[in-house]
Amino acid sequence: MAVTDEAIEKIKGMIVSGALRPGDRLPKESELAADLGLSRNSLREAVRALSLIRILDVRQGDGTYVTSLDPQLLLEALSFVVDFHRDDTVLEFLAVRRILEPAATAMAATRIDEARLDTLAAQLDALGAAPSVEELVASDLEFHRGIVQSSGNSVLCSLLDGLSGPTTRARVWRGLTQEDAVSRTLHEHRAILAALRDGDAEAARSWATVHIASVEQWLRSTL
Amino acid sequence: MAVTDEAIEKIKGMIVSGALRPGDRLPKESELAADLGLSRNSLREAVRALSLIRILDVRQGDGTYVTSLDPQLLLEALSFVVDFHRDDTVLEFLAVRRILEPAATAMAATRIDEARLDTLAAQLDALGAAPSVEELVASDLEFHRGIVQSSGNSVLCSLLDGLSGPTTRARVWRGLTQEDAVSRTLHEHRAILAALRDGDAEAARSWATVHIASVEQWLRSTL
DNA sequence: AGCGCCGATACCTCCGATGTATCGGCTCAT
DNA sequence: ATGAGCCGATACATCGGAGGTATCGGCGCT
Repeated sequence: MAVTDEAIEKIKGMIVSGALRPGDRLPKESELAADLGLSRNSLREAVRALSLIRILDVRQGDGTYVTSLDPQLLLEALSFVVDFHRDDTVLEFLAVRRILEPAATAMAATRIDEARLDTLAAQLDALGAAPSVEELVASDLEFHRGIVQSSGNSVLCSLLDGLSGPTTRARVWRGLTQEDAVSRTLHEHRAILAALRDGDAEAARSWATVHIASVEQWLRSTL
Repeated sequence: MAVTDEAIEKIKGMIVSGALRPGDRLPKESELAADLGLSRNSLREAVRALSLIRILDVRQGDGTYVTSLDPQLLLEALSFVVDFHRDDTVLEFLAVRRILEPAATAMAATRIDEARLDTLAAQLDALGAAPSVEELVASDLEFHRGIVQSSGNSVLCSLLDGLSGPTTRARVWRGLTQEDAVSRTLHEHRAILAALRDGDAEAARSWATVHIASVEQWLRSTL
């Protein structure tokens, strides 16, 4: 195994074992390189790799730190990976989202608070009746993100965040080519919000399923 | 933005735009570095980072290639990320798995073929009635992986693969501390297999839910 | 035709030097 | 005494070059 890969494993080990805790600062490059028995250049490759997936946070002139290791932060790297997939596998990502999103919405139904509900409602109101496609998609992302955050599961939340990226493109295409997509989306959002306000988990789940399935169905018929 | 980060973005761009396709070979280090306007050292950091998340595959003495970009390959990086999480968030990972696995099992029920069913059955038979905890957990992983592969969704499959890692530890602890866990697991596996053979998606889903929920419940009561 | 040697190629690792951003203490004016 | 601003120490950023090693493919031998 290459020295850089060893270094990655060792740094990972130091974090997993608890020798390095979230927020801790690593020894400076030259010291750490000496400790691990490699050159600064090779160590930098390891640090850069870990920094790409948000394990480490390097700040020039300051030092290198272990991130908070929040699931949210780490799974953020997922969206980077997902970016590499285009049309061919977008259906598979969408299918996974179709499984997770309704479940998350149902979970949110029993624990969402008034403040969040009001925020979501205000958000939908602010959008108006005839938004542009871009506005709608942005609002759509925010709406679902707000709900999923109320599921109380940060892993679930980050995962859906990552999966939403590729399907966003699909939604844009859809908005551009399907006339009633806008009004239908607005209607479905209202329905989901109403179900959440009622604390009706099953209704919320069903509306979320319908919401995603309609995108999926359109996409399937298009490709 | 740092030159290395720019390089990462540029390489990513070349792949996403189609200028570089899966399996393609990149220009050699020195040329690519010159093209992108940075030093070989800095370029190497970018390449190493992309290689960690399986976007690139570097082979000493040969060259650097774009990987197949299979969802399976890319999501493999997920397990690396997941490794950084310990007890505190394992419940959240398990909760997500509890959502996905039953859905995947249900999907498999309608499309699994005879050969796969026979393989799974043989696998369960080979385990015997009183396996060691390690054997059981290994068999458990294989069993579920085999089923999820039959769901026909490689993204779903990889995701569950990644999520299974952290929960594996939990299963080991459980096997060590809970007497009837072994026999119960074996029984549940048989039930899932029977449901799959019947093509009964709902029964398969339910058994899978029960299967995971029992681990989750035990874990919740322990922490 | 098949096997093995060998050189070209490309990545691997390291070193040392210079550039640059950040932080914290110190100075000076208010 | 207090605050702003200067400035040096620190640590990461970037670079170019040198020597090492693994791989591939052509060439010659059997």
